[in-house]
Amino acid sequence: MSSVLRRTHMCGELSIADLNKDVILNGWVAKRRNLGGLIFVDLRDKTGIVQITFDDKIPAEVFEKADSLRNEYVIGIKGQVKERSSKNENLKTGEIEVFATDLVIYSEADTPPIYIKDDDNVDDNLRLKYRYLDLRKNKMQRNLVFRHKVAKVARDYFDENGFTEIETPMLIKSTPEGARDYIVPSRVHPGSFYALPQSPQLFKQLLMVGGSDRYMQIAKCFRDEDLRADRQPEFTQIDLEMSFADQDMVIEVQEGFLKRVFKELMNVEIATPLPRISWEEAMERFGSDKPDTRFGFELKKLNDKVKDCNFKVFTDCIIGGGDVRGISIDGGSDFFSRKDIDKLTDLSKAYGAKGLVWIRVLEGEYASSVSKFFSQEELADIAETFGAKTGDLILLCSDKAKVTYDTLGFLRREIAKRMGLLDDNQFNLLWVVDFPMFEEDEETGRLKAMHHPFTCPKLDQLELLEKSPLDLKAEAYDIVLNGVELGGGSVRIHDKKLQEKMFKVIGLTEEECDEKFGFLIEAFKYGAPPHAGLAYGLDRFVMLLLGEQSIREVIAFPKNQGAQCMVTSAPAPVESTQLQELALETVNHEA
RNA sequence: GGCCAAGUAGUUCAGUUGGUUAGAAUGCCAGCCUGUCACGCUGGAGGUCGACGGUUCGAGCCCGUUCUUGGUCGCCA
Repeated sequence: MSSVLRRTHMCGELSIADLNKDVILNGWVAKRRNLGGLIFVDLRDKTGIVQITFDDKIPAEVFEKADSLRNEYVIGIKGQVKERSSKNENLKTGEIEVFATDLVIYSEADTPPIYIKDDDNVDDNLRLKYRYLDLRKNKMQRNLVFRHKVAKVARDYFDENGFTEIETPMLIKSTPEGARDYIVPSRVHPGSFYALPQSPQLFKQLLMVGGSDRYMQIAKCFRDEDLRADRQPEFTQIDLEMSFADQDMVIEVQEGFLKRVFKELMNVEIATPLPRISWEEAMERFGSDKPDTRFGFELKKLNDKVKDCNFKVFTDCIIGGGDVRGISIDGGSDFFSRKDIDKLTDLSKAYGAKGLVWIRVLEGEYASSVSKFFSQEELADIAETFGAKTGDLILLCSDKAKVTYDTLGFLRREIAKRMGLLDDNQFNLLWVVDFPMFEEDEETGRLKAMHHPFTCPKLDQLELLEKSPLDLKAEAYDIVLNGVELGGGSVRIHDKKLQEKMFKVIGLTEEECDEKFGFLIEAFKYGAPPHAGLAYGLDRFVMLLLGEQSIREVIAFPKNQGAQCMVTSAPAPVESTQLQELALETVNHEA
């Protein structure tokens, strides 16, 4: 075993300023180019790649060793930095190369099963299985370093603003409200279980009662739900809570944070205060509570225009309490063929739409899938609502309000994507405020809190709480970036009586209340400050800043869609003795 | 749980109407090569066509079942 060479520089950081320096580098062989009497090696570490040159002026045994190098061998070299006669424009270190005088091979390596280069195109699962190779890519190292920097800015900024990072427990009580919990059996109390936290929500509120005043935590959270490109079973929040704060105070502090992240890490100036729009306006204009405002195609409601038309689908829908809404796509008529529109209609069905009506605005006339039912004048009237001009395409959807929002909200995103209107370098941040307090559970028909039941309702509307709860708005707010929910928060209830009433409205009995959240109610008896907070999805935030399509690109060891760790093969069966200690039945998988 | 897509060499993919020994690129191995950087040239190895069953004289291709993966809807207070 050779001893380790003490490194003087990182590969990617060498430059023309280091000319003629004697250097020692350690890293992986990214590529070797053997020209016979001359060998080039691209040496890689987390900072990048630099070219090492072996020529015939070095001892024969060193050259022979260089001749034996293969990709991913781990080596150390001594050498001298020289200027290149012809630069490599594609390489940050392309102006220089290092002429090696000595070489140590720390480890040989088999041919890797995946390519280790940024622009590879390997199957996701294979990347995850060999994640330790995947992570060697400069892109992955950059992503992890960038993520670290976002976390660091968060810690620095909130520290400077009086926040204290406090850890909250990972083994907590299960609350069946909300997402499904990961369950952990207790050995000491057979038959009883902990849950892993979906968020530190209740503990951070208790910290406020406990006088911590301003709390932050970069917190791991767990939800046992199905995965998506932007959803992992374990993920990280930047979690925050402030005492003696209202919505405006939270927003003000957060805008300072966002400004700083964008300035320091993206070199982008964010104009504050950020726009705020109400939940209702977001739904009505964009069909989404997390609108992407980088492009237009805003929704319009057409009930008044079409309530007396001859198209029974529309009139029946309106009579039945539904809505007719649409969007107009600038230049969409030329861009989308009849077949494209059929395809979009098909995709819309996932959102509950039974069909789409299209109107093409042509030179001096209107073509439409429903031209049988509408006169040219009526179509012109609809087109005017959208301010549509020649070449535009209008898509209409009639259904329950929610279906029209979901469908058209999806269509405007999808169409913008297909037309190439999504600019990754544009960052449209906005606050969505005035969320409804409750929504109806589709299955049970019961009321449930849209945010969570600790959210404070608008106090000037409190009479709606029992009279007409669905009309009651909450002191809840989401921060949205380019159509993605970056974070959300609310002013919390700090009044025992109001909290009890809230639990009652969502259908918890007094006993359930006491059993599940009694500790919170009790805490509020002993002097709770008004408090409010917010949590960011750190993974999503980093993903968006880096322009990545999946949060897996910014997590070192993510799970695959089946929630498995491909490196370690978790989850896996455990020894029956382990189960016996927990007084759990042995599960026989052979059966 | 539903819908959509994919599964062929280490990797990324092609494979016509079902027809001889399943191809390409890249990677890998060997030889040659002193200015390459996607090095080049010559040669070579490398395949359970995801699995099972069916139709057929004959299946990578058609049919059925199933498994795996990705995206998405439901779900995610």
